[in-house]
Amino acid sequence: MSVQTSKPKRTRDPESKRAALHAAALRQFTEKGYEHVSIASIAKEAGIAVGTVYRFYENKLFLLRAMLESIEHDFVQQMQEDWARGGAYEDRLDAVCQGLFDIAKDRSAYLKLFTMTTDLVYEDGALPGDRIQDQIKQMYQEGMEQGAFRNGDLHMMSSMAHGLVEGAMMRWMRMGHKATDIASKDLAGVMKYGFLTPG
Amino acid sequence: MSVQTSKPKRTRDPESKRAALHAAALRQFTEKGYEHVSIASIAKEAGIAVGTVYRFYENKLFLLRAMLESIEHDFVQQMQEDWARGGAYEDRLDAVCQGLFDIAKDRSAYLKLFTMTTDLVYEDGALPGDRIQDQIKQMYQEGMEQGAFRNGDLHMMSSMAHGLVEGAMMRWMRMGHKATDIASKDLAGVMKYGFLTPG
Amino acid sequence: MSVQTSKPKRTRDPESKRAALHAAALRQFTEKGYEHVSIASIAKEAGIAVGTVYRFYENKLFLLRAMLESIEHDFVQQMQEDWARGGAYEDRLDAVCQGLFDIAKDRSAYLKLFTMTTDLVYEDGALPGDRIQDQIKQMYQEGMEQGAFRNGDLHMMSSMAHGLVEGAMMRWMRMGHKATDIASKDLAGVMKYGFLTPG
Amino acid sequence: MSVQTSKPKRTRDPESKRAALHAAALRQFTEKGYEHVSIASIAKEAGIAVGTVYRFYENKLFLLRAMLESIEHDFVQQMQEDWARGGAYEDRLDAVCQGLFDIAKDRSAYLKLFTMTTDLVYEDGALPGDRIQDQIKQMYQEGMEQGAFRNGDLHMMSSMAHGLVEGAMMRWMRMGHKATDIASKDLAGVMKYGFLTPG
DNA sequence: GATGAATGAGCGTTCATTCAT
DNA sequence: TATGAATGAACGCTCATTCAT
Repeated sequence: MSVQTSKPKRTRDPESKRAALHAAALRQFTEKGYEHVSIASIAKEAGIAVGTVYRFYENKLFLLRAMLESIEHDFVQQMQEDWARGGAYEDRLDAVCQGLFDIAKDRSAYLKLFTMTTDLVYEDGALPGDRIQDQIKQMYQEGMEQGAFRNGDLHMMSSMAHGLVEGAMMRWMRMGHKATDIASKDLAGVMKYGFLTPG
Repeated sequence: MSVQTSKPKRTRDPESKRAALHAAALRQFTEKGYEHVSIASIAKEAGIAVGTVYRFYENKLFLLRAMLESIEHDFVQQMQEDWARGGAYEDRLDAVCQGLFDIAKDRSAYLKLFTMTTDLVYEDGALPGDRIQDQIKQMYQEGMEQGAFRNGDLHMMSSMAHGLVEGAMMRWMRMGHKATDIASKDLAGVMKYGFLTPG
Repeated sequence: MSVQTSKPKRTRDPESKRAALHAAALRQFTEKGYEHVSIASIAKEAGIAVGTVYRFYENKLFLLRAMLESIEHDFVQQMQEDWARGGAYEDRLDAVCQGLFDIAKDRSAYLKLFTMTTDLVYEDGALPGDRIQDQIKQMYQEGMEQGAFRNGDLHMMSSMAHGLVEGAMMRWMRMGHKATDIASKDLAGVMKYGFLTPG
Repeated sequence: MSVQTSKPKRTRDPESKRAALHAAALRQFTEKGYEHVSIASIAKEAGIAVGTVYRFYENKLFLLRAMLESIEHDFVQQMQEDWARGGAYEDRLDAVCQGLFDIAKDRSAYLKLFTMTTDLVYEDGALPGDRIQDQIKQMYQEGMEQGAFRNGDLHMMSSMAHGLVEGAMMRWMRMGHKATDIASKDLAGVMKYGFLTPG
């Protein structure tokens, strides 16, 4: 007697489901913290069933990892690209800092999650941040070999450089993601004075 | 309406209990992470009853807070003392960095816990690290007013300085708490180049 | 970050589970009192897992409420039906008293629970028994307007009538649920003398 | 150097301590319900130590019992006195009802507790209210033997009479303990119609 | 006698994971 | 493939009771 229309089923294809899953998990992880978010609650917000989450990720930790690796990968890739363009090391630092904040802006929620997460997470035992620091280390090594970067223990120098980046990003986040350009310049400035050899 | 019974009755002095509690909590928190440690397990290792934990701390979070505040307080106090001795800013930076690593060495397990904990914890809404950064901010401001520190947004500069310290300490911990003096010098070196005005 | 495992997997239809849950809860609540019954113990007797209880009821109190509301609802409905049949008020009282004891007999375990429970329970702040008393109040009001019931403060009269019913039922329960007809007649007798206008 | 005065120690003699204990227990039991009040909380309000509570009462249940027995005893004693004065049964009912509400008014907090408590409590297995009902039973029996009270099963009649009293008192309490005289008259009125033989 | 720190069984509730449908 | 009901171990926390002081 009435016309039956199929209920609109959102998120039919797997990739849209995965996207919804990521969006929901990201929102809840950053708001409440990983441990205080349940799979059921994520699934509900994503509009999928609990069991379906386990089609995408082996368990809750793998879901977190996927998100952290995603942002960390973007940071590393961006640094590589910016660094690879070559030019004066001073300019490279400008470019790299700029690139980092571009990613930060694009993916600020992921960045938030990233800074909230310090427990051991990756399968190889690496901690979040290690990939970024490794990239910094490679660049520092190259720069040091060229005489452009100050000498010192490579690990310590790159760890401090990494800390400097984190400090700048923490501040930028607390400012409400405003003035990305200025933050980038500030970071690059201290980087140059602190790590480049004068002249 | 149910009748309950109890059994033995250890009695040591409260401070030795509190110390045992801290030691057990510290060990387990740093090893497994706050969320994965149960009060029962801490109490067991400390040789006290579960209920006794709650005589010392209102709840599990307060126990964590006490430990974090303790180390953070020590860092801040040490910085104040070293800074207050006066002298050239360059020398002050040396002293402060040295002092920080002295605390780090004395209390390396607490430091580990400190770096593992990023969730919001204090009652006033402050995050772990905020008190340290505030102290850095005060010192930076003074130095900037005296023309000894580079100009820039006070918040951003102190946040980056804070990051630099954290980076150095993370590296030092990964090195197995070795070469405290060298680490301190490395940190002070980058600090001077990065934040002090030349001349 | 902990991995959990589960074991067997019973599967019966939800309604048989709910019935088993009610039966177990009813038995234990009446035997030991609400506060002295644990969810674990109910679940065990009902042959379901602890967590499954929480699929049916939000928490322990909601489980109790469901049982109390169920019996209270039956009492009220029965009274409404019997009263609505009309006829002489004397006959209506007979019918209502008879109906109440019919319910009491059918659901004597629930009645027991009902009489054991006096703390505030319903979401709207009502106490168990309030719905029954409200129904009595409505009937009394109608009867008083028709000149069939003695005048007096409506609230007080219906509260006393309610007490009378409770008194009769308490006695009937203590007698072992025997002689339902006689108990009903006794109650109706006192009701008539006490509340109906003579002639 | 300073003058030492002994801290004012309140509640020195045992009876004032017991009184403070009763007052605190009464207040908390009626406000939160027996099960939701802790001995520690009562002791604190009473200004005594937890252990001291156990000097007065063997356990928490005995404390509750003492309070219930106290009010129940007063009710029973008052009824006996009023009934023993003799006179017409109609007048005796007036006197008894009046006496009951006098007690209720004097000890309304205890009455509240009394009506909140239905679990089995006394050592002999009696329930709260049983002593009152027994007294009613005795009076009813005497009245029935004298032909003044309606015939019927003694237990049932006295249980209903008891219920009537409870109903009236519940209403009176909900009214805020106002109009004690009127409540008493209302109760006596229904009592007479319902239980006395006419003429 | 009075104290209150200490005890630990016991509670209500959560939630990662599984698997029958 | 997707679902979500079911599981039960595990948790943080409470509190009646005891007993050394």
